[in-house]
Amino acid sequence: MGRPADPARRERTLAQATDYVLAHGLAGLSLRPLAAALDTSPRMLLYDFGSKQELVAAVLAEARRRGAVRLAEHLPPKTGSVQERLQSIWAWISADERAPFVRLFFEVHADGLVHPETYPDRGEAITDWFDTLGATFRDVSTGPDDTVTPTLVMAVVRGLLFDLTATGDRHRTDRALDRFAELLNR
Amino acid sequence: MGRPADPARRERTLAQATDYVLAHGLAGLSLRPLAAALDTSPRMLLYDFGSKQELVAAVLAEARRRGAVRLAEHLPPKTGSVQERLQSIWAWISADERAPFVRLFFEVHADGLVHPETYPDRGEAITDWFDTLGATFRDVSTGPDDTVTPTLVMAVVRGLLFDLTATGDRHRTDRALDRFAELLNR
DNA sequence: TCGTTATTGAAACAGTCGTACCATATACTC
DNA sequence: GAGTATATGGTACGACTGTTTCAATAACGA
Repeated sequence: MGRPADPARRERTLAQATDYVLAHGLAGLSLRPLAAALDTSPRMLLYDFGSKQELVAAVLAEARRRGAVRLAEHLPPKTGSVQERLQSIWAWISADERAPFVRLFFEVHADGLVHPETYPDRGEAITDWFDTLGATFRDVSTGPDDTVTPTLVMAVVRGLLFDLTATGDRHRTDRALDRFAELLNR
Repeated sequence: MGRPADPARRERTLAQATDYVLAHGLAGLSLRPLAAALDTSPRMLLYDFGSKQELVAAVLAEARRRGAVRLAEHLPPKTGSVQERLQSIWAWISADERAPFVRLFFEVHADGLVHPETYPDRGEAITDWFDTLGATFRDVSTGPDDTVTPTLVMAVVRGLLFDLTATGDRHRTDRALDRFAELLNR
């Protein structure tokens, strides 16, 4: 008895908050501007999430969930040469539409380096992708549980993403990926 | 006439402030704790640097200067195979002693993604290294002004650094670099 | 000693931050 | 209607932020 709880509100707020963080970044996040943009109040944010830290944790989990879904949706092209698959992944992840996600990705990593205690899973977001990518590049792996190849592939992708986001030089980074694809194939 | 200026004080403070930022990170930097650790006052920091933003800019310039010097000191091994040179660079940059510098590196990059206006040079710190590294890997380059090879090499190094700092898995990242060295040599 | 310039301390200002407190409103069962 | 649990608004607290203001001190040349 009493007024029924409305769990949908928290979910709706979480979705909007994730949009906001993807758009504005994590570093300067503040409850009052966030609440204003979401047409709610700091009071309600704390009511639903308990504290800012828990809100941020929920937002990051949601962002990672979204990223995983989008990646899974896109990955399918298992046919084709190694180059084609690599270029396909690069084209997708480096597209402008993914920029907010990539930005948050780097921001979280940097924050984790300064405050490791906040992220008890020690880079789970990194190794997460290995299962998916390991399957995609199985034919250039040395074995079914080869972790080195996906590590290298992801390093190239992240390293070039780093370069691209810092310099904006798409031509040079695209060509560097092509070069890597060549090397992998021989 | 009048009391003579003491430019050495600013330099001394800058050096100490750089140490402090390398140790504590850039994100949560605050004048009062910084001043306390440096045995000075916020008043003097602003007196010497004008504003916090200018102080940070000076610290970042100093940090980059230090990094460039250390890199130049280390690079010499131009002899030896491509693998040896690559592994030498990786061993040096991924060593624990470089961790504070690497951390600041990632932190600045992330901050630059959120506040591009603060960094008008659009990733000059990135392309900086190309001249040096381009010379080091000239024999695997396609030409004297080949930018693709150094781009790829640095991408692998940064990408693996990202992985290593996030997961702490040195064995896997070391082996991934070896694999890349193999690929590069064939 | 006096004038001048550099340096420094203490305090305050105006703002933002996360959060807690208190009241009130809303929606339901009985 | 009463009773009850959820959902809000408003407000204020205490701690922080970068920066400014005002006054005092220190080191020099004359």
